[in-house]
Amino acid sequence: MAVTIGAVAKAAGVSVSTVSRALNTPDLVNAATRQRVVAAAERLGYTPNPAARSLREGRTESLGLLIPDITNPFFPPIFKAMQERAKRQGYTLLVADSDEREADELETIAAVSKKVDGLVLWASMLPEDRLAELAERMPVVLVNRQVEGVSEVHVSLTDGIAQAAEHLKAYGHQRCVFVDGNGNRPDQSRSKSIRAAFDAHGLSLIEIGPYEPRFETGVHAAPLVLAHQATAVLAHNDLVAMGVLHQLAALGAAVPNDISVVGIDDTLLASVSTPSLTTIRIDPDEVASRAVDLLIGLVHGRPPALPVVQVGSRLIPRGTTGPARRDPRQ
Amino acid sequence: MAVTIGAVAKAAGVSVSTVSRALNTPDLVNAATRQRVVAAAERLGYTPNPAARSLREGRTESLGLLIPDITNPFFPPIFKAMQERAKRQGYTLLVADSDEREADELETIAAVSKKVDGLVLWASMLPEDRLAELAERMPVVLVNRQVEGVSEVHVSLTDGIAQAAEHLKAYGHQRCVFVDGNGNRPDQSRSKSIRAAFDAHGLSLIEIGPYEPRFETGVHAAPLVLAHQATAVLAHNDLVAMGVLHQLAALGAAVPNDISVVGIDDTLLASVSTPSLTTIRIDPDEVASRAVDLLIGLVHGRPPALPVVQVGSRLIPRGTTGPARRDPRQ
DNA sequence: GGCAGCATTGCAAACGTTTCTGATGTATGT
DNA sequence: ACATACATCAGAAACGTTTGCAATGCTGCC
Repeated sequence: MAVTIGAVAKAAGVSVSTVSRALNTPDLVNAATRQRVVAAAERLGYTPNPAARSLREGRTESLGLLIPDITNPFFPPIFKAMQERAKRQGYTLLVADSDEREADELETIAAVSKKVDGLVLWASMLPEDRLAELAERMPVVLVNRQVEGVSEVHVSLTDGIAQAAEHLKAYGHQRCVFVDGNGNRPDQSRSKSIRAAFDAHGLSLIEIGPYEPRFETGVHAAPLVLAHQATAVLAHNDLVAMGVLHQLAALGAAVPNDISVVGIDDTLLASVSTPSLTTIRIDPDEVASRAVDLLIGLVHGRPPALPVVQVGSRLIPRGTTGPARRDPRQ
Repeated sequence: MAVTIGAVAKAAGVSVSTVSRALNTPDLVNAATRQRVVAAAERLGYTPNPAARSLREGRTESLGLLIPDITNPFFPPIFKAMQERAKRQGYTLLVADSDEREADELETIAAVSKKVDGLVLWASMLPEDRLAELAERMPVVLVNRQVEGVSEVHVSLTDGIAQAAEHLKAYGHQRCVFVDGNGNRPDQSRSKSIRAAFDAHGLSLIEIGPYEPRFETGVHAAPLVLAHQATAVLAHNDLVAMGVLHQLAALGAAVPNDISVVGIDDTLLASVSTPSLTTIRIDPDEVASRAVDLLIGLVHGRPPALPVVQVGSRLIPRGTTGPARRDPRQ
């Protein structure tokens, strides 16, 4: 059916091995025959069968990306950047959505792992020992998850949060609420960083939650913010912040005049909201590049220079933050 | 390195062919040996090498999905639903983002086509003849693109648009603006359906554009809406609608009191905006299921019952539509 | 009791590719 | 001129799997 290397060989009047060499290691064949082969391949529209190549080579030229939920607008830019980066290095990216469920994650890894040369696991929910075990069998890069002996890209919110605290402090805010949307996930670093940064700036911080990172969580949090007489809210992410904005409007609280709101992630939501959302940006291109490069390094047997790669963050001040109200209404 | 079928055969004391049969066609082997084989496979953690299987079988058990831009919030739910549907039937889904560029689309198809058994091409920008040619070489399902002789899933906005016209008419609107964000893409059906529906309801319709389907397009359109003395806007999609909302607020026009706004797609944006956006919903699960089932049918050599499968739409009335203002300010 | 038929299993080919091992011819150095 | 080296290519093996074919042993029927 499809045009194989044998057909090209026959068309060019050489053996299959010569065709293979002409295409893969051109220096090893005579210039004239190489041209004949290339011309024949071109004319017949030959493209190598990746299954056969994989079988022989033991490599698939594909990378896997496992994410908790592609519906979270944080991930599409990540996927896009990773795909771009992978393509540039000759790899195809295979994404899989684990739907935030540990069982699905295991199943998906099983289905995908043999089809790729390595895996990027984003915020994996698997237990440590399983991850360690997996990482011994194949190249694995973790993002936002720490396991001894496994390579990792760590996105640090420290800088962005410090800037947010500075920003709110400068605007005269004193009482802030943090809406924790981390649910029951293992990683508690977000909450800790925020506590540290706000303490450092002498801002009083009220933590509520943990809840799930959903729009409704923000809706739920809005009246609590007013009840706590706070003038600023830092939400777990942009989606939660949108819920806060929505319900503050329903409650008649003006943003940013009465309450300032800060999100995290700088997703599409933040730039299209009204008013546009002040948020903490994590550069998707950077984390994607780091993760892909690290993984490809592992695939090629190059151990990482550092066990964990850090990626920073920064505040993007927009329309939902402003001077604190001197006389909170209630 | 990895555990092969040969290792299982040795462990179970049988030949490789028996192992293969015990796992794939259990009826053909003795119950006792089958159990030995299954036990051995389980114990060694055997999973078949998909490359070898593909090579032998000529099938990859994967499907490809090509979309213009995963960053468009319309697509993540589509992807998720397709992945789910494909998984249930034993297929892996390989997504690729063509970045709205025809050149990238070609390149991506070339990179992906040999790794999958069939392709879903969403709103392809390729010329007709290339698509027809591709569809002859492998199973192809088009979405929102029509080419003679190629299977297609067509999402029809007709119902949703009719409901929107009805909705606006009932609220007393008379002059409406449609913001065309179709750019230079071939498919003009959206614009035509809208013209037809609004004419049918006796609503005067002012079309502006075509522009690109971006937030900024909505920002650009907002003052035009006011200048045209319209009381309602139908935007090309939710993203454009968000731009309209944003800029109307900046211009001091209240939504929905002064102007009503309707989006299309019912993406996450619509449900989290303030006020929440009235929009036309296309059920992602339905179109995803239809496309995947159709494609798998083609892969298995089953020709489609109908050349084109229709998927409907409906209006989701929310907070951005209301009674028309009797005395437009300007 | 012999033979047909069936259940069960092993052997070997095949899928398309890469690469190792030689073979052939030509150029080079002495 | 002869041996050596090198450039160039063909042949064949190997990757892991499925499956057609053949071999074996057993059952059951006449």
